[in-house]
Amino acid sequence: MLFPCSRGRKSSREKILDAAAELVAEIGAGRLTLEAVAEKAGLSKGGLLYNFPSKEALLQGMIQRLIDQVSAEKEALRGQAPPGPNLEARLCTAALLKLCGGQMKETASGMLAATAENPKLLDPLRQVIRETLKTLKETSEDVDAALLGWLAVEGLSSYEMHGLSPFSDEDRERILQAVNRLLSKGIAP
Amino acid sequence: MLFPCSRGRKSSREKILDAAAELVAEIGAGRLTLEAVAEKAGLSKGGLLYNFPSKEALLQGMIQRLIDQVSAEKEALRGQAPPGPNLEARLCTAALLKLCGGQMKETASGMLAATAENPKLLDPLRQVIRETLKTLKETSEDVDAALLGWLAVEGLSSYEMHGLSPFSDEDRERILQAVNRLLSKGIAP
DNA sequence: ATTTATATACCGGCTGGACGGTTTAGTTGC
DNA sequence: GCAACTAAACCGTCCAGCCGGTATATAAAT
Repeated sequence: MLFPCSRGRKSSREKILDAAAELVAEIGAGRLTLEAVAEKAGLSKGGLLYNFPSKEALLQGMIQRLIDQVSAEKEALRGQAPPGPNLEARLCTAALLKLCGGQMKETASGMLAATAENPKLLDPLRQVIRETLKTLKETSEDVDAALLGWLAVEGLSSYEMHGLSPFSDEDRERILQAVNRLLSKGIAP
Repeated sequence: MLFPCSRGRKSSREKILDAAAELVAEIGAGRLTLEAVAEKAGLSKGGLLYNFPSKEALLQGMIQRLIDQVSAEKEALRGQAPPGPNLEARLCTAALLKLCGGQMKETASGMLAATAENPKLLDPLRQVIRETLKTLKETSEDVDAALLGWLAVEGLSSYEMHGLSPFSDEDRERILQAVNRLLSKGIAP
């Protein structure tokens, strides 16, 4: 994953990916055009195509960054996670929820853009999800709770991503704590 | 919600909505064109525009059908649901899971198509979701469990919808039972 | 030291094709 | 005779990808 430019401040690639993500949230995944992305990123269409040789490449870049962000967040949390059962599930949910905080729509907009353009672009994500399921099944003390917690956070993410979330900050806080309780102690009375 | 044609077998409207849903799953939400839908539905473009006077109208129809299907499923289950706590949550999850069974991708493809084209088209869905949350909060014996169960099923639906689900039929069965246990008894040891 | 060459990073105009939507004129079946 | 179409042409718009240029920097050759 090395790419040409990387010296000084924010690279053009980063600026482009940011711009694309914001645009998806603003105008809809299917309306994403190279020209609009270029303008928002502050360069020309030619410059954009220099960094990403095709629209597909741009979408792939968006997906890959999403994967990398979640993975990095998970590893960052691994060091400081409190001991207890269902560690992997707690890391997964905490990482996702952290990215949910206020910017999930942008973070996940690559998914929407890729779904709109060409569902095959989601293949790398498919792989990651399959591995996550495998890990959860193998390492969780309470697999049912781990699956439920994971899926609940995915459900929340999905709502945020589509701009469908009816939840207030209090609601989100409550859900976060319920998931933690589910994973560390079960949830019964 | 009455529309011109409705006599005999499957109406053109239904055929069109089916065709559109399948196309979204096949080629991506953003690639949906009127011509392709018309061809798949077995009529001409003119005929399609006779039934849905614009592409927006078609997408609205897809969203509305999704809402109606879930709602109908819920009411159908209400009569035969076993007594116990968190009734509304159990109805929601059961209805969604029933639609998940093998055809969620088609059922929910309207969401993807609308997201791609114009996020505002999801407004009716937003309304339904807000009401669902309100009902769950007001009527659930264990609100935390109700929210978690609901979100978990939404997470599962989201994976199915995007074709990202890593779950086997056994997995789904296990999740279904875990959700039921969560809603009727809590989940702790 | 000066010229030449090569690579990076980007500009911006152009084109060919596709798509949404309209219109018109005709057809089928109840 | 009207509803529910078919068939086909047509228009305006949009957009991805291409291509010829430009500016800067570093390196190599002379």
